[in-house]
Amino acid sequence: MPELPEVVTVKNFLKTAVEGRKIEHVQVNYSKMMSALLKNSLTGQYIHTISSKGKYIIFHLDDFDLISHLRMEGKYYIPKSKEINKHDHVIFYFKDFQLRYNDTRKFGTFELKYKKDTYTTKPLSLLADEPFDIDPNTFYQALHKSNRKIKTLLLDQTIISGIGNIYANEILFLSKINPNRLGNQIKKGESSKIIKHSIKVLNEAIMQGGTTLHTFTNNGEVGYFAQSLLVHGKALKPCPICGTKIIKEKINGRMSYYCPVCQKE
DNA sequence: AACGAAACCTGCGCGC
DNA sequence: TGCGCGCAGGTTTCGT
Repeated sequence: MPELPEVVTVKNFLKTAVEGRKIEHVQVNYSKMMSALLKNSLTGQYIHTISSKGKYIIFHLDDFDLISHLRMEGKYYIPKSKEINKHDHVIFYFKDFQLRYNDTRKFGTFELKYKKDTYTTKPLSLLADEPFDIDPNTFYQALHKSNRKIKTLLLDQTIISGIGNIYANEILFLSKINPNRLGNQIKKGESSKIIKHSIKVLNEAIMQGGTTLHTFTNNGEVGYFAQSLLVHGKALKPCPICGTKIIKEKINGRMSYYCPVCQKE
């Protein structure tokens, strides 16, 4: 599922739903999802605030921080009935309602940290800044010293965080940069363009509640950014700028979509 | 250092 | 109707 806009959408929902609430207890239906030790540590903890960085959601508790990553299909929702749905793997019980974690592919992860370790140990210690607050020079230097493809670099969360496959395709299109170009071929001005368009695309997607392509929902609701996508998933369709057929090509195992004319090599 | 492939899982759409 | 294949918003690990 989610990239930064979807994660922010989920975070905003969680803030209104469970901030200030006390976790009475937690039920785990799929043991690989959350260890018994982790589950037991959550009992009685208050959720003070919820934040996010990149694609991670962080529940700030009394004694710990709970780090949640939704990977491809993780979602949170407040059930309207007691009926357990397929793939409800973790249930957080509050005084008068439940919060469910549902994940079709079971890829999502939970990690519990003592507060002093949250940002100094993996995974968050390795995470680069988001496009909103990344230092442009640091970003340019990271690209400049690499001979990996720019598409691959945008997906590397230790270089810039929050961008996934959909938005990487959109950002490169708006920046008029071919996904196969190497990091060390990217000019300073182009690197600035990437940051500028990243901020623009991510903000617009956040305003529309994220992108729902297959199964992403937030508390059961879809996002509407899919209608704004320019190239992602548009193989053989005309480029919205020049009309050339959009190319679909696998780069480092991920499907890339781009216009061969607007995004020259 | 960097790439491809596989692994972790399930479900959907497609061609036959 | 069923089967096999490829594909999906992510990340880690392993072999080359």
